Amino acid sequence: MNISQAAAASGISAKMIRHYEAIGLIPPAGRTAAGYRAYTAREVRILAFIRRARALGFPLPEIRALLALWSDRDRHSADVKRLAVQHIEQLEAKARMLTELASTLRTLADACSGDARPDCPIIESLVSGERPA
Amino acid sequence: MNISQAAAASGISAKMIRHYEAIGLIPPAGRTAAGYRAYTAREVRILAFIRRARALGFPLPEIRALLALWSDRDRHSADVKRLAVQHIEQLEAKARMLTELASTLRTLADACSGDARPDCPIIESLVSGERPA
DNA sequence: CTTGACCTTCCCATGATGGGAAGCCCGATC
DNA sequence: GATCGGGCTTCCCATCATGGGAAGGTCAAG
Repeated sequence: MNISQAAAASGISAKMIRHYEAIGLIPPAGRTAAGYRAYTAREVRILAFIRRARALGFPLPEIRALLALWSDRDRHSADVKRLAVQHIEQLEAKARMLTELASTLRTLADACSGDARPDCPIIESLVSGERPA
Repeated sequence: MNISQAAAASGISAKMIRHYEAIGLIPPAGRTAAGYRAYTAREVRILAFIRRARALGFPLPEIRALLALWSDRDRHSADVKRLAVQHIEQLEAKARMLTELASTLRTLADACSGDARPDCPIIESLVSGERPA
């Protein structure tokens, strides 16, 4: 299977497949006589695994660990769970931060008349650092 | 005022002040005879404005627009509000996405025994793409 | 045997930030 | 007035994950 077929089958772009190989996330693919990368169904499964982990928001370093756990027959599910829970906490922390920002800004926007006049609590807050009352 | 003093006064690192100048977010600072950048209180106020906008999660392109609106005496508060509301929606959309990811992953993690056995719904879901029942 | 689609590697860009090197400058101390 | 520590300058590189594009080799169909 050529790289573009592996890309279509796995949902990872050819560009990224090469990149993952370059950074050692996946082992180097076999090559045809002409130097084309050749992929097996097994390798496509690995790529799809990576795609699903990315879709769950795992960064590549953590995916590296997940791949290692996947291929480790003697893994402890506790190790996988710990990784996942840690990641969940990071996702939730980021979400909370964004929600807080949005709510702060929403308060400012609600106080802004949004008409043709120049006076605007949003700008004023950025200028002074104070929240309007 | 030297760049490090402007940095301390504005809360923006000297590194970033130079960067903002390089990308044209702020006009080039004046220079002393020796070539050192010199900052006035006015420029520090601009930098603090940028810092506060960043703290609210505005990306630099939007901050560019906010700076233009700030210095525009004939601005319409509606323009500021539109920018802010658009940004709020982006923040909320991102937050929703992260929350969803966390909740999906939480379901998987809850189903994982987290002990010494290798069986793990998290890994299985990444392998098959199916959520365990 | 040409043509078009594919493959290869290599470089560059994103967005915001930081690290670090090489070299110049300023002020204070001896 | 020489020296030294710290601050300033520019320039390059790194992050994280991804994509764009160029230059050149290869394959398959007409």
